[in-house]
Order: sequence, then structure tokens, then C-alpha cells
Amino acid sequence: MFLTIDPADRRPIYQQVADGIKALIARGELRQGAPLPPVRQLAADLGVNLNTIAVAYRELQSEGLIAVKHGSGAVVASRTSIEHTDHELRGPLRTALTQLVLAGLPRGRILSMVGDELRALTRGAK
Amino acid sequence: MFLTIDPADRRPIYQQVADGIKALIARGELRQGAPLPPVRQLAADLGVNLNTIAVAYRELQSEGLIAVKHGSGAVVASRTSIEHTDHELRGPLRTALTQLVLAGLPRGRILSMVGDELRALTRGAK
Amino acid sequence: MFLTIDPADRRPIYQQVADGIKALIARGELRQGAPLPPVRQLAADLGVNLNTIAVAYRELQSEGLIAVKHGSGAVVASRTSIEHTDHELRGPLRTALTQLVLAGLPRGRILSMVGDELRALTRGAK
Amino acid sequence: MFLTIDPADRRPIYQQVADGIKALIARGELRQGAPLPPVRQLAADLGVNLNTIAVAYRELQSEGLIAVKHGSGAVVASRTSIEHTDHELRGPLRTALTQLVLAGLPRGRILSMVGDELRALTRGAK
DNA sequence: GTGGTCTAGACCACG
DNA sequence: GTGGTCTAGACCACC
Repeated sequence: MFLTIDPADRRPIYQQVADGIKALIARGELRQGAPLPPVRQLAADLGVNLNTIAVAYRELQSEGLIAVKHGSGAVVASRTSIEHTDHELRGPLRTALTQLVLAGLPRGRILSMVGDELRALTRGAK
Repeated sequence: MFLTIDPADRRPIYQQVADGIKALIARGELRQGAPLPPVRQLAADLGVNLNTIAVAYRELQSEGLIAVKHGSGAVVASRTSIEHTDHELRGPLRTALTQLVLAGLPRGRILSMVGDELRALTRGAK
Repeated sequence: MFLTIDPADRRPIYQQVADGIKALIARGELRQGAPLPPVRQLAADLGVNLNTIAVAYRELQSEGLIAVKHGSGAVVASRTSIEHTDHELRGPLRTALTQLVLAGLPRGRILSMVGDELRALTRGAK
Repeated sequence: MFLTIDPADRRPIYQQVADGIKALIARGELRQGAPLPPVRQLAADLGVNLNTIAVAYRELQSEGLIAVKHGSGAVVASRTSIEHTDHELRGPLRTALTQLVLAGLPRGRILSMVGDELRALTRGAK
């Protein structure tokens, strides 16, 4: 599990953890049925509070991305697609792109950046 | 001024307002020197407290996007580019794209979505 | 924490607090990683409202001088240098020196005053 | 009269005008008894409201730097030293120096900057 | 008229 | 316990 916490990141820690795991799933590094590390271990590895990890797992579970089996840990769910409205999907994308445009990046540079990221994300999952 | 507050959005209201104005600037709907609505009016329009808008304006001012002239309102600043590290720019983009991939959208669909948004953002600014 | 509010000072309270903390950091009395007092405690100590301190902390955070970790307090950031244009730096210096000259202080007296202050500021930071 | 208004400057306009005139006096470009431009003319030259200039002149008058003779305009007063407590003088100097130190400028660079400014300020007045 | 600041007090989010 | 956000309402500063 390659997860890192960035103290400079403005997102709360639990969100960074949840987003990080989502990225691992999207990228195919965590496949369906694969076990997630125990809450206690991940908390120790990242040096954060146990509750923080628990909250992250709860978010993933409520989105249907992982299945938590009491007593035997959590595994990646079989269906790993999240239901979202078009509005919910476009919002963050628009915000991210706005930031890039305001930073003065030319359109071509932005598109190649998107291509890079997208390639990294869809490589494992094919 | 087309700004909306989404109660379901987890960002604080003042952030939604600031981001919304950033988008308007990036999109060219608010050009350099254009006046922003008075704090009190925008607050009334959106049905929020005056202070909430004031916080949004202060953020925009500290980022150099708007110039607030005490007593005569706020206008879009002449230089509207924000400095960011590559890391700060890639993070939100990666998160947004991850969400799209997890939603099961095919790569082509994502790329056309990005194209749409980018076109809307860079149309006005030429 | 030696911070004082001067009612005769024309700067707003939150600005005095932010400037005071900047001085403590510049002077090395608050080193990297050192915890800042909780918002509520500092507010009580200075006899001002909680929000006033919160605004000061937000300014320091947006300038990158402190890192605020939600739920566990604020600490002095690891990189504590602020970016400024030469123009932004010279302005306040010129204004301050003008005041000294107009007060009739001889050049030698002003230079020794600057030396005093500078020594105090760069002593702790080595 | 070489006075400029900087919209990016956070000081109110009347303060910029007053400070600018103080600098002209300190630098000796405006000597004792020299006439100041009429309020209306200066307002027109700078493109600001008439009241704004009036407020600036009022500040200069209350500090004893200029003498306003009803009907015949304002002139630089004969005694152009301002009474200030040591505290009032050191405050702005400390704030300006703190900014320089936090910007990461080495001590030598700061001292030469002070020397520059001081030389410019005391050149005319000797 | 404009924006800026501050207070008191409530409630939420995070660790 | 920490900080964050929001409200209502007051008063001030600027143009």
C-alpha cells in the first residue's frame, strides 16, 4: 500500500486516505476482492489516529467501494463504480481546470497534463 | 453574476463563492477592471450573511485576483494569474479524474468532458 | 507568547496579532514546528473575540507561515519565507524611515536604531 | 509635485497622499514655506475625489507639517518635525524590518537597502 | 453609498 | 479538545 499523507494538503487526513485508496482502486493496484490493511496497521504505518482511518474506511464503505466484514477485515467490493450525477462529476473537474487556467497554463499544456494523469490512472485497469 | 450555492457541496459557502468568482474570471465573463457586486448585495442575492461574502472577497484579494478599493467597491485585478507549484496543480486534477474513472466513464468520454470544460473556460479569455 | 494589542495602533486587531506572530517567528522565538496557542486561549488572553484570532491565523496560513492541522492545533511551518516583490518590501521601509527623518532624528541615530532592531530580529534565527 | 497613487497599495488613498507629501518634505523637495498645490488641482491631477485630498491635508495640518491659510492655500510649516514617542517610531520600523527578514534577505542586503533609502531621504535636506 | 472590523453565540468537523 | 464556519447585528473608515 503506497499511501502518503501531505500535511500541507488542505484536505482533512481521513479524506486524503480515502482519496488515496480510491486512486489505488481506480489504477487497478487494488483489485476486486483484494484485502485492505487492518485499520490499526494502516494507522500505525501513516502515524495517524486510529479513528481517522476508521472514518476513511467508513466513507469508502458508504460509497460501496469496499466491503467491511466484521472480524475479517475489509476487501475491495466487487462492483467498484460509484454512482454520481453529472453535476457531481463535473464540479471538481471544473474547479481543477479553473485553477490550471488561472495559473496561466496554455491549453495544450493542460491537455497533456490530463493525458498523463489519465494514462497513469487507466494503465492498470486497462 | 451567475453564482449559486450548493448546500450539498462540502466546501464552505465562502469557498464556493470564491471558487465561483474565480471560474467567472477564468472564463472571461468577468474581465479585468470589471466591478464585482457589492458585498451586501451579493450576500442578499445568495441569502447568506454579509461576513461570509466578505471572507470570500478577502481570499480573492489576498490571491491578487481582485482589487478592493475601500469605499468604492471591488474590481477584477489587472494581473489575474495565480502562482502555484506543479504539485498543487496536479493534486486536484488527479482527484477529479480519479472520480471520473471510478464512475466507470470510458477514457474517451472523460477526454471529451475535459475538452468541453476547457473550451468553456478559454473561450472568453481568448 | 508575548503579544500585546495596542488600541492606539490603527491597524486592525487581527493584523496586529498576525504581525506580532510574524515578528516572533522572524525573531526565532517561535521556531519551526513550534505550536501556536489555541485560538480560544489566545483570544481569552488578549481579551478579544475568537473570530478575530481565527482571522489572524487564516492570514498566516494563507501566507504559508503556519500549518493549521484541523483538530490538533497550529504549528509554525517548515518553510517560513514569504515572497514579496522588491516594491512591496521597500514601501513600508521607506514610510518608516520617512517618519524617523521627519521626527528630526539624525542619520546616525536612525542607523543605530535599525541596527538594534535588526540584531534583535536575527539573533534567535542565527 | 511627483505624487503617485498605487491602487495595489493597501493603504487608503488619503494616506498615500499624506505619506507622499511627508516624503517630499523629508527629502527637501518641499521646503519650509513652499506652497502645496490647491486641493482641487491635486485631486484632478491624481484623479481622485476632492474630499480624499482634503482629508490628507487635514492629517498633515494636525501633525503640524503644513499650515493652511484660509483663502490662500497651504504651505509647508516652518517647523517640520513631528512629535512622536519612541514606541510610535519603532513600531513601523520593526514591522518593515520583520517583513524583510521573513523574505529571507540577508542582514547585509537589508542594511544596504536602508542606506539607500536613507541617502535618498536626507540628500536634499542634507 | 462602499467595504472593514468586531462581537456574541451557535453549531459542525476533525483527531 | 482542537480549529472552522456561519449568523445577526453593531459600528467604523473611506470616497
